[in-house]
Amino acid sequence: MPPPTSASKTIFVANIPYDVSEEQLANTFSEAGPVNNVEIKFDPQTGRSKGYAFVQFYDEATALSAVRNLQEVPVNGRNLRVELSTDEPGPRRGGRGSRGGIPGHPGGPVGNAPSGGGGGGGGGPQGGYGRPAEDTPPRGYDAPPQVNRVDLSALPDGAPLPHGANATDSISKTLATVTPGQMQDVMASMKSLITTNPEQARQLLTSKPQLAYALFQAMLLMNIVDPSVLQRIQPLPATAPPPSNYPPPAQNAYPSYPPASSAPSYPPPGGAGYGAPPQQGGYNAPPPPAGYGTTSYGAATPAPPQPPVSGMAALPPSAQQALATLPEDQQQMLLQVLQLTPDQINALDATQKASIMQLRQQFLGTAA
DNA sequence: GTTGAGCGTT
Repeated sequence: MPPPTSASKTIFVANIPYDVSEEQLANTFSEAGPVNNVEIKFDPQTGRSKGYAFVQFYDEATALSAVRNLQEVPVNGRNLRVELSTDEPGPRRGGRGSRGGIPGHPGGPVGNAPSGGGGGGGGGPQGGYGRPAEDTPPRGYDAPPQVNRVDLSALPDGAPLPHGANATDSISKTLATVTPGQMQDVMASMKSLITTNPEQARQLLTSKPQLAYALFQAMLLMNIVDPSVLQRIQPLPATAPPPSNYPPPAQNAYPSYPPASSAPSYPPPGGAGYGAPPQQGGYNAPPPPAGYGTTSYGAATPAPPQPPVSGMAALPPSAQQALATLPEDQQQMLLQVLQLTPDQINALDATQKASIMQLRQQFLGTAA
């Protein structure tokens, strides 16, 4: 590796017409050499281009060359003004020993996606040419990608279910046999895969919906996500019916909350979307079950000694059996949930209600 | 019209 030069690989481009896209700029400037990243700056209020941009190359020489050669090139009728960039955007990227005091945070890709504001004529500038800044230009096909590749083909599609069992049920039970430590490991691996290789992570999750389901449920258990998140993924039918008798690799065997729609689903249609703020406060909601908070999760602190479970006997034998296979802290939690009175349940918001109903359905065989 | 943000710290 050559010593990192802290000189600017980035040029400042001004006088850009409002309707020019980052792709167009990248295309223009690739005449000087491979372009690493282009960021047109937008006014977050209006969504309109501010008329200037930063174009990053892979090396300083190319940047200089661009400044020399692409000065005043006309783009959509205006002449660009091109200079080496002076100021850098804070603790963003590789300024080794240069200004910004703070060492780089693990910040993700530079997201610039001002939502589709002004309809500048013909193909708005939005869309993001940007990709995570890398240090080396793209090579030919023989260059191995610098991401974690995982062999997905090694994974089984799924195991057959016992007769009479349904998928969600089995997933929950399987999950219950996983120790908190294991669960944390899996979460960490998944997070790593997602950050280093999002595309493959997506493939994995869509091809193994049972995994997606299990991970989500695990996140609920670990209090990593709030149940209200479900609302934002897909509204859950009021009486979540545990679907399907088969493991889910096939499309129609999806468990209930991974969206079963065939179209890629994105955030729910706007409009009323913001009208339903997550009811985190839950004034009359019971406190979250202890033992699975992120702070204590998997740590050396075992669940604080709690009074012996008294309500166990109130459950049907089948439920007792199922509970008996669980670690103690989970038993406590489930018991709390299963023993909520109808009044208490009614006090919850719709999503929480739905989750609890589902748990009850699984363990008690009845939602009410 | 001309130099870059901000849901957050292993």
